[in-house]
Amino acid sequence: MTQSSTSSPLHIARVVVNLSLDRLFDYHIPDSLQDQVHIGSMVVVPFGQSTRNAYVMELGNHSEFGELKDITSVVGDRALITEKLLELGDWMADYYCCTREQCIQVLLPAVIRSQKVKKKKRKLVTLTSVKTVEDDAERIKVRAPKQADILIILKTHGPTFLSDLTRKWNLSASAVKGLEAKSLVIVEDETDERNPFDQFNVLPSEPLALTSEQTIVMEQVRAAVNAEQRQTILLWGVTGSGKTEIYLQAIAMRLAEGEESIVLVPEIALTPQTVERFRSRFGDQVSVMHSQLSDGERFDEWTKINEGRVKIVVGARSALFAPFRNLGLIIVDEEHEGSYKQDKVPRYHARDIAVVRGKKENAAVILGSATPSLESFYNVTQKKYVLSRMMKRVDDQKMPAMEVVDMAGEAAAHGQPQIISSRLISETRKALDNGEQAIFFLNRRGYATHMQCLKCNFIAECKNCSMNMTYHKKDDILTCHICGESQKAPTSCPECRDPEIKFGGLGTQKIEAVVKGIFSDARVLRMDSDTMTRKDSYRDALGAFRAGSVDILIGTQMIAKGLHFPNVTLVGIIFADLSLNMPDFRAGERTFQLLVQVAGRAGRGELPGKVVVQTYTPFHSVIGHALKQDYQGFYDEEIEARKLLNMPPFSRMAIVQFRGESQSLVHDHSQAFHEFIQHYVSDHCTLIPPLPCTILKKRGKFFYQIMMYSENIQQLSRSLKRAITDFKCHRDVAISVDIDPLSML
DNA sequence: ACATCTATGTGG
DNA sequence: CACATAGATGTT
Repeated sequence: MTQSSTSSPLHIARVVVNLSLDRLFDYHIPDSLQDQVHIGSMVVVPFGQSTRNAYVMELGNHSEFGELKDITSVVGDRALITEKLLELGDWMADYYCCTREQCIQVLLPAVIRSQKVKKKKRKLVTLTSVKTVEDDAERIKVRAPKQADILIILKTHGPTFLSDLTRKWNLSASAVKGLEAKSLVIVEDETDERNPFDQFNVLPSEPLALTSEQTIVMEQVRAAVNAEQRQTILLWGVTGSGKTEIYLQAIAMRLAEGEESIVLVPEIALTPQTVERFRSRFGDQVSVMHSQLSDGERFDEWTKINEGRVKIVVGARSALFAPFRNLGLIIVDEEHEGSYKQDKVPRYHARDIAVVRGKKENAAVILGSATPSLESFYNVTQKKYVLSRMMKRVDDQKMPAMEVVDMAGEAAAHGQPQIISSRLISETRKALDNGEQAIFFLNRRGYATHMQCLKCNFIAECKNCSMNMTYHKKDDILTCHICGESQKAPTSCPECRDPEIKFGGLGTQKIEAVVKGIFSDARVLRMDSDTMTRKDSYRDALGAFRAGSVDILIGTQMIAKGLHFPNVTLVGIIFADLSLNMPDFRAGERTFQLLVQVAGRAGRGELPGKVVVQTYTPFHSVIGHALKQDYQGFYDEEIEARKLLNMPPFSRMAIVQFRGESQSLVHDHSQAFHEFIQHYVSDHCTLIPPLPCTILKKRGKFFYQIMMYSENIQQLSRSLKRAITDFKCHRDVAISVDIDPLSML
C-alpha cells in the first residue's frame, strides 16, 4: 500500500509483531498517540489474547480490515529504528531468506528491545543551604553525629552520590533519610552515564604526515566521496602499510562535513590498542561497541549514537547497524575476515551489508585488507569497487623474509615426526640471544586431538557429537571442542583395560610443553581460549608480552590478527597444513590469508623479521605464493580454479540444513525437501542432493544438508522462502538456510 | 508464541 | 458415543 500524501493525519499503522510471523498487521493509532507514532517506532499492541511489542513499518489511512484494534502505547520518545535501517532490514530478510522480525533483532540491540535497562539513575544528595550548614551540623551533632558528618562532607565535596557516601565514607542511607526529613538535604535522581573509558587516560594524537602512497589513496577516497553515487573502495594495503591512518583521515574529512562514520573491526582485533588510536584522534566523539560491554554500557553507547551525541562508532559486526541519520562513511577493516559472517539467523555478512547500507544511505565504503577476499577482488575486476593499493610499509620497513621447512624431510632425518624443526629451533635461539621475541602459531588448542588405545584402537569420542575428545593436559581431562562436554582422562583403555594409551595430534598445550623443554631459559606464554578465560586476561597477556616479560608467545587465531609488537623478529608457523587440508573450497584462500597475516606480525619495528613455515606440503602453490607474499599470483591462480569449478564468486551458493535428534527423520525430510523444491527453482539452479554434514552429529542432533548453486542468488533465496513456507515439516526437524555460506561444514 | 478449531483415532 | 490428540489455522 502506498503512502498517500494527503493532509489528513495517518491513522493506521502497519506493524510487524515481535514473533516470527513475517506478516504485517494493521492497527488504529488513537489520537492521543498520533504525534508519537512514526515509522520505526516500537509500539505495544493487543495481539490475540495477549499483548506484544511491535514495530511500525508503514503509516497510512486505509486498511483492508474492518475492525482495527488500537495501539496500546509507544515505547521511547523517538523512533528506535531509522527509516533507512528498516529498509535495510527488509532487504536483508529478502536476501538472507529469513523473516523481518529476525532482521529487526540485529537492527535493535536486545537491551533496547527489552527495555529492561534504563538510563542509569543514581541518587544525588545536595545541601539545601550551604550558608547555614555549619550551624546545622553543630546543632544536630549530639543526637545524630553521622548526619552531621554527612553535612560536612557535602560542604567540602559539593553534591555527592548516595552510593559514594555509603561506599567511600561508610555512612548509611538511613542517616541521609534523616537529613532529608529535616529538609537539610535534598535527594534526587540524576542520570549518570556509564563510561567504558573511565579507567583510561588517552593522549590526543595529531594526523600523521602521509607517505606518497597514502597521499594517492586519500585522493581516491576524496573522489569516492565526491562522486554523485558514492563508491566502494577496496583498499589493498600490505601489513604495516598504514591503513589505519587512512581510516582516521577519511573519518576526519567526513566529520568536518558533519557526517558520521562507522568502523568495523573483527571482534578479535578490537583491542584497547585499536580503540585507543581512534579515541586519541577523536576523543569523546567515538563510541565503541563490542561483546564485552555490560548491558548498561551497551544501552548508553547506543543511546548516545541515537541521540546524535557521537559521530563515530568503532565496533564489531553489529556496529554496522548504528542508528546514524547522516552517515557518510563505512570502513570495514580486514574485510576478508570470516568473523564478519554471523553464524546465527540472520546469517548476514557485515562486509556485504556495509556495501548495501552505503548504497542506500549514499555513504562511501572502504574495505581494507592485506589479503582481500576473492569475492572483493573479483568485484574490483567487475568494476563494482574501486581499487586502492599500498604496497610499501611505512618507514620503508622490509617485508619479513619467509622460508619453508619440509617436515617430511625433517621426520626422515630424525627417524620420527618432529614438532619444532631444527631450523625453527636455531632461529629461535638466535632471536632469544639477541633479546628479541618470537611468536609460534598453531590454530588448534588443547594438548592432543585424540586419545587412542594402541591395543584395541579404541578412540575416545564425545557421546553428543561425532568428534574425538581432545586431551587437555593441564586438567588431565578429555573435552569435546564442540559441546564442551568433558571427563577425567582415563589411565587405561575404557574398552580393553590396556594401560597403554597414546595421545596423538598437536595442540597449543603440546607446543607449549615442547617449547619449554627445548628453551628452558625462555619465558613462554600460551594464548588461546583456554588460558584467556578472564575478562582482562587478553589485555594482561598482551601487556606482558609488550613489556618484554615474555620471550615466546604461543597461540591460536587470536594472536594472528593486527597485533603490533616491534620487538618480534621471528614467527613460527608450526603446521601450515592444518588449514590447507580442510574439506572446503576456501581452504586455499584461508591458508594464504592466514600465512600472510601471521607473517605480518614479524619485523614491525627497526629489526627485520623472519618467518619459518613448517609444512608437509612445501611445494603447494598456496604456500609458494604466501612465501613470496604474492597476492596477485595467488588470486590469479585461485580465481581460475574457481571459474573452472564454477564456484563462488562465479556462482552463488545457498545451503539448506536439516537438524533433529532422530537421524532417520532428518534424513527422510532432507530427501523429501529435495524432491519438493524441484518445483520451486528455475533450471539455472543446481541442486546437490542431501548429504550428511561433515560433522554428522553435534550436541545430540544430526545434520544433513542440501547445497544449491545459482547465478541469481536473490531469486534462489525467494524460491527457497516460498518452498520452506509450503513444505510440511515434522515438528522435530528444524530447517535453516545459509545464503553465501563461508563454510560448508 | 499461543489459543483455538478440525480431522482423525481409540476404546469397547 | 465421549474423549483424546495431532495438525492446521489465525492473531489486525
